[in-house]
Amino acid sequence: MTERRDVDAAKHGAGAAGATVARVVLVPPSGRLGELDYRIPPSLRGLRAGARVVVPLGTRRCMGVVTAVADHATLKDVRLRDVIDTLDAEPILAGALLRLAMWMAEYYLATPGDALATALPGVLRIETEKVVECIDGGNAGAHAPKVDQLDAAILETLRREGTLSVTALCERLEVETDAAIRRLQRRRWVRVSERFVREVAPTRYELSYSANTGDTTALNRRPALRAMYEYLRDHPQGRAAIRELRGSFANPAAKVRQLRDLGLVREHRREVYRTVAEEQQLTDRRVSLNAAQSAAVERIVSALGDGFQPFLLLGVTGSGKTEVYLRVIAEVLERGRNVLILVPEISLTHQVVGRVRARLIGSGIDVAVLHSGLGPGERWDEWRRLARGEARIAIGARSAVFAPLPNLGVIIVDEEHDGAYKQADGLRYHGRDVAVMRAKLENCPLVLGSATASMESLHNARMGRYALLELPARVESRALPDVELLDLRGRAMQSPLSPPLAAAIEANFAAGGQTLLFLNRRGFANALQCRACGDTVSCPNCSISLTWHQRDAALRCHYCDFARVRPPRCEVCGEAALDTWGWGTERLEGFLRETLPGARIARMDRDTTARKGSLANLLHAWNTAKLDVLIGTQMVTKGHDVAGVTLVGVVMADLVLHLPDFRSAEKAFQQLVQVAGRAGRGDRPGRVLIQTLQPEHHVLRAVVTHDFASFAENELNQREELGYPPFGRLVLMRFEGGDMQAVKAVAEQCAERLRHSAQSGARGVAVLGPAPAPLARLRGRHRWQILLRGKSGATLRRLAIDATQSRVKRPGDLRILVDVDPQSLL
DNA sequence: AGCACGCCGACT
DNA sequence: GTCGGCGTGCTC
Repeated sequence: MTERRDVDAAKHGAGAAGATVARVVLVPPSGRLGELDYRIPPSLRGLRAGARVVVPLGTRRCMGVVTAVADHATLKDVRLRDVIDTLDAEPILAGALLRLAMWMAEYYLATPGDALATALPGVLRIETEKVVECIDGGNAGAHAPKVDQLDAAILETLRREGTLSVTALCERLEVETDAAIRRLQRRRWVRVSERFVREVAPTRYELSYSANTGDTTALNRRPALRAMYEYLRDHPQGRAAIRELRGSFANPAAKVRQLRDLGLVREHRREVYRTVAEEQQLTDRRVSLNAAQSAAVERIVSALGDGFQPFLLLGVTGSGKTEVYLRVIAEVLERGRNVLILVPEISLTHQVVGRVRARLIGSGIDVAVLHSGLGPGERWDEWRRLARGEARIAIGARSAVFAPLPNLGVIIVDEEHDGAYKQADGLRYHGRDVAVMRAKLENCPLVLGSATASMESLHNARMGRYALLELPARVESRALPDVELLDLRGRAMQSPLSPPLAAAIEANFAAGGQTLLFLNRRGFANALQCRACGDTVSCPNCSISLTWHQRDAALRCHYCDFARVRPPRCEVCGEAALDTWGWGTERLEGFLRETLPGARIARMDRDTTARKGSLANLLHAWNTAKLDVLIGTQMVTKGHDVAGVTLVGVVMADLVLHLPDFRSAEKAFQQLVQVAGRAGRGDRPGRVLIQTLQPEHHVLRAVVTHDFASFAENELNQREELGYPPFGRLVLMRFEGGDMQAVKAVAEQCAERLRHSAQSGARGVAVLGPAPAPLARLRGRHRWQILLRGKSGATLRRLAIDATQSRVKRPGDLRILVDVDPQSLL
């Protein structure tokens, strides 16, 4: 803990009247500084928790957020500096959001500043830059005996250009000017100060003007002004927008300003929003509910207004979960409360937004969309529409969990199992878990929906912490697709498609159906697998597949530091048939174009959807049946609802079965069920063919029988045996730096310390590693990691804090990052 | 993270 | 003496 001045003696409350002390979190944080206290000057009385402020820190000015205010009367003998200014008349973060950010900081082992920076939209952050100007009217140094050449150039530039930022100056002169500026500052020839850049949110206004009656004699000798005045006076609407004036007058802004100064016109400012691109208009498909849907809606609705209550909505693909959401949403809105909906990724927001908007046509209730694909202006506008209550539904990806909606009635997390909810850099929060905490703080129900629930949520439901709601059948009694496994063992694979799959594709094309082909190509994570018996070489300690490292010709475990040489032949069946597989989507696309001439084929993966709009185009073509075959990676598995898909092919199921990760089976099951669920959503039934070398794998068996329950049973048993989530908790510590030996050494010291404290004070904690990270070198940096596993999350966090704060000497570029509840260990 | 401060060698 | 380089420690 940072040492504090004697301020804790004062009671910090959220709304102490006449408070004179503010507790402020710097955003972004400055080093490991936590919350600092400042005096509230009389001019800023009324400052409340949740408002942004500018505060002095040393010689700098920083932005911060007030987290609490207190009464000065209870303080004695403290010398606090004054808050310089406030940036928000009204707190920008409501109470629950502020508390949510504080919880995040504690839970994810981050600073409050980082948590607040994560929760606030980027545009609200303010950056400062250093600016230089000449003192003494630009004559400074003009008569000094000797002036360095660079100094002279700087003075010359400043004289010519006036005040300049240091970066601009460096660019202009194409040199590093830092030292020179310090020299000039010391001689009192230049002044260095700070100014804010990227001023608060780029709010856009539409300006319009109306005429006042008044004395117009001042216009007698100014015909242009008079013309404009009369134009406004006689205007049918009584006022004209600046845009309109631009059409009729030259330089209208200046003229209108002069008229305003004469008191002859009045300016009207109306804030305008940048509208988020309108979705293609979906028509509302309001359908009657089946019994299971009705029951689910009823249960959720009966919990509305009754405090925190989490539901796990477990519904097979095509079972109408969205319709359940829509009914619940309608009821919540009816009761005057607001709705937050999270989806795993941006491409899915459009679909949900479309459904919700279609349902709300005519109600006058507005939807706001929040995701990282928006520009800063759009994002800010959506934020404000929510904060002001102008939009009552927020829909978005992960970061939308911080949507500033007041008065929340329900939070819905769709596809709650999806790994995309976990932020992969910075503050590694899990959108679903933060949503659960938000619901708790907002005291409202929460619906987690999925066809293939995460083991965590399922476990919570089994323990009675979540209420379980099931939708076991598809809507309109549609059948789940017929799933078959195609055994690749013993087959010579000169083609990526076995004869049955190739034939099925051809037949489906001939019959006018659409075919979806899923191929998850992840080169670096390939397991070494026997082509004869399907066995993969796995780690003796961790019961996961070992990864083949071509470069150092070794098989390695990514959990512990186990390594071995590659066996010459399969250790199960003895065949010399150990192999990795090398078919990717691109190669498959080329192959299909040759073998299926005339078919309209497209590929959807990160390469083909990099350009903005290309994903939307691709999906539109797919939706409107302008494509016969779509080949893709994970991307194609996610909930796009296309009626014409009658065949789904999984080219190599084994690729998702053997990621070196304890969640690989769960992820594989989720992906395969999701992609299979794309088939047969329309009138015609769907068929799914899965190619594999392991047709008896329990994951694949469960996919064939659409049996989530038996998959989950199996998976939970294994997790329990190994102490992995949801039966244990994980914290991953990663060490990164340029010098491999130093990174390794620090990781080892850290592990030593962790083992020591685990033995003395925290029994039941396993310290696994250190081991090189699966991506042992990334962007020129070496990476090692330690995995902590234990029963209690709080204990693991305590150990991790202790280990990171130990004063182990470490080189400057070495960074330690901590991932609480890692979603992936890769 | 910045930024001051202070100690020390190099240059005038 | 003055300048500037870098290590250390503080910021409410």
